[in-house]
Amino acid sequence: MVAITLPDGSTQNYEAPVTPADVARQIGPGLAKAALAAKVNGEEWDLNRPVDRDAHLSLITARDPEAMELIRHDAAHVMAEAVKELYPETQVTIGPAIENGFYYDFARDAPFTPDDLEKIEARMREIVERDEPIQREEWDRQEAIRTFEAMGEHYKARIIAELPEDAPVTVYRQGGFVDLCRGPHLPSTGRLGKAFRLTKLAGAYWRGDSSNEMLQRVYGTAWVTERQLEDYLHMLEEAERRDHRRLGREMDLFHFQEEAPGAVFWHPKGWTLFNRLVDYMRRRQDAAGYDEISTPEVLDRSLWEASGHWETFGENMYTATTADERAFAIKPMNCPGGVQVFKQGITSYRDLPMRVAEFGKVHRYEPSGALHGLMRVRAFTQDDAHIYCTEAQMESECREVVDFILDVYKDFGFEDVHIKFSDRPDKRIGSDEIWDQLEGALKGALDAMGHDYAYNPGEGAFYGPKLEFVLRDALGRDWQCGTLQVDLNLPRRLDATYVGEDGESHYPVMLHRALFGSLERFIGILLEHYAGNLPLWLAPVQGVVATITSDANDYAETVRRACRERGLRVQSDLRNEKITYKVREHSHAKVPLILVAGRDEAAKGNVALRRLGGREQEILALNEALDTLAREAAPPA
RNA sequence: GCCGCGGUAGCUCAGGGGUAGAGCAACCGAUUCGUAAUCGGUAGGGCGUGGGUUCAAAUCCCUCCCGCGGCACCA
Repeated sequence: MVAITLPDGSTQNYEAPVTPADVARQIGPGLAKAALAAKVNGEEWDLNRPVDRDAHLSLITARDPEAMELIRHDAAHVMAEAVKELYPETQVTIGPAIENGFYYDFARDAPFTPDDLEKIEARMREIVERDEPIQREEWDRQEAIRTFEAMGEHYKARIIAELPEDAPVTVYRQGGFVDLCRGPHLPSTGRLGKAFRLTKLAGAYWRGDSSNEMLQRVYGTAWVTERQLEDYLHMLEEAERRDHRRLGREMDLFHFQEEAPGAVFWHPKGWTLFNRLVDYMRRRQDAAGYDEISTPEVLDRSLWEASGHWETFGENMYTATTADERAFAIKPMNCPGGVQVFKQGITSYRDLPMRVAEFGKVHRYEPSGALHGLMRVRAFTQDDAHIYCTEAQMESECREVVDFILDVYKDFGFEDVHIKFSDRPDKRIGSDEIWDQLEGALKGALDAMGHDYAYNPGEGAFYGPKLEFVLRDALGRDWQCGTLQVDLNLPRRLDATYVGEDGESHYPVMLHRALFGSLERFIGILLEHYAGNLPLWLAPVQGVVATITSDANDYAETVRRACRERGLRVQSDLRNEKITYKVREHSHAKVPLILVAGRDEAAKGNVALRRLGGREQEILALNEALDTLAREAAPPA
């Protein structure tokens, strides 16, 4: 007998062994039909897997959050089964559930084509139709390896061979398909339902290592209900509309062209936006006790050798040789140049912390496949700063920077920001002792502040550990924006010192930090975040004065000039077009304000104010409108 | 960098061996019309690049460039 305790606290005795499916049937036919899997003592459990001892048991149905992952995982298996049926020579490798869906990596000689994708999806639907039972089996390890080898599934055999010794080898069988899998799974393929779709083909390296062979990855999306699938597909369409590359063109902000891959041509409106952000950051940094400098973009090779960049970062650097046969590099980072300013004269401990900002444009030769609109470019401007401080000051300076970043992000409506902590990479400079110290300080500051963060082993900068502040684009892709790195290595490499209280010279701790990170990337994120509807203070064109008839032209010009005098970026549209046409056009251009000037307004000294996205108009006296708008257009303090 | 897909007018896209197409935008007229498209007309293309196959290439094959989606990279 086993005693099964249900979530409501009631306990029932059963003849052992009993399966969750038995329990569900006993509770009621509705539940038996709805159950997808179970939880036994907190562990996810197949519906037909026997329970042989007393346990707490709960059933998972489509309404539970766990259902989504089960469905996606099953979708991956059904896809693998479909592929094996259609292309028996293809080997299966791994196929997990992921955010919004699933994928499966296959090994085969020829890549899949988009046609194959359709065939596979059609076969998947047949397999769902067949409603094959999905059965869990535990196999002997050596036996499992032999069996998969015999099946020609060499990748699976390798995966089993590398499983921990004590791990049970479980396989799942559905129809003629057998797959190594931890489970759990739905009781049969029919339970997957219809709410799935294969979405894209991609290459992916075996074990995520580019020195390994490339597998063929098929991505799909899967949901519990068809309604959810439709919503998701609809969301993707919406995301396409807020793609910053599209908005950049539509709003006439910037462009790229072949001659400068990964480098932005900023148009007047885009550059206006760019500069509003710089203005904002300058103001904030000034208030936070920063000075600002500017350093050369092209510096002699010897400096990069001294800093360690030439060796550690050289593959990403643009270099230039001049007629005098000197070798230069275009700066990929601002730090070595910045340190030269620090080194001028003698710095006392009394001068620390010294916070020095630079809006530095850097060039990095990024792999061609990494380029992505404004998000990943080869030439970009950082809102960089270096804080030189003592070891005693380092933790509090770190905390200030973290606070600063999060506070800045709030001004743009980013409330919950993902933070990642990255420690020493393989390719690095400096001793392990120094790294211990730096990692401890950075982590300590973060822990003391109580922020959640993800741990990113081995992803730090070559000179120090780092915090990454991550924002998401319209499609949910993560981009590192702000960053904070602590560094004791560059001051040594570049011989930057200060005179301490003891009269001796010491190396300062150097904090590298950027809040926006890259202005380019941040603008890309902002455009997608706001779907192009920038807040008034950032909009390149804040308003357009649109006339209804040419009788109002003079008045419209008066309004425009008055706006400009109040610092508002306002243009006029005197074209001989209908007001509906002008409203439509400027609305598409995402202009936040349309000030309509017709005969009435001209006669009474009013403006009819129409806000982007609004249906209503507001009639205001010109002066009143100017006061209101000037106030609304003020940047965050 | 790797795998797949793509590049035709300013934009969005048809055409896929036999004389380059549409809508929007642009330009020129007319229209003075109160809140998301007024009407008519005109002009605009080395079909990404270089090579090859062919009587004939936007179309088929190869090279390279750029872009898109992933992977790897990511300071």
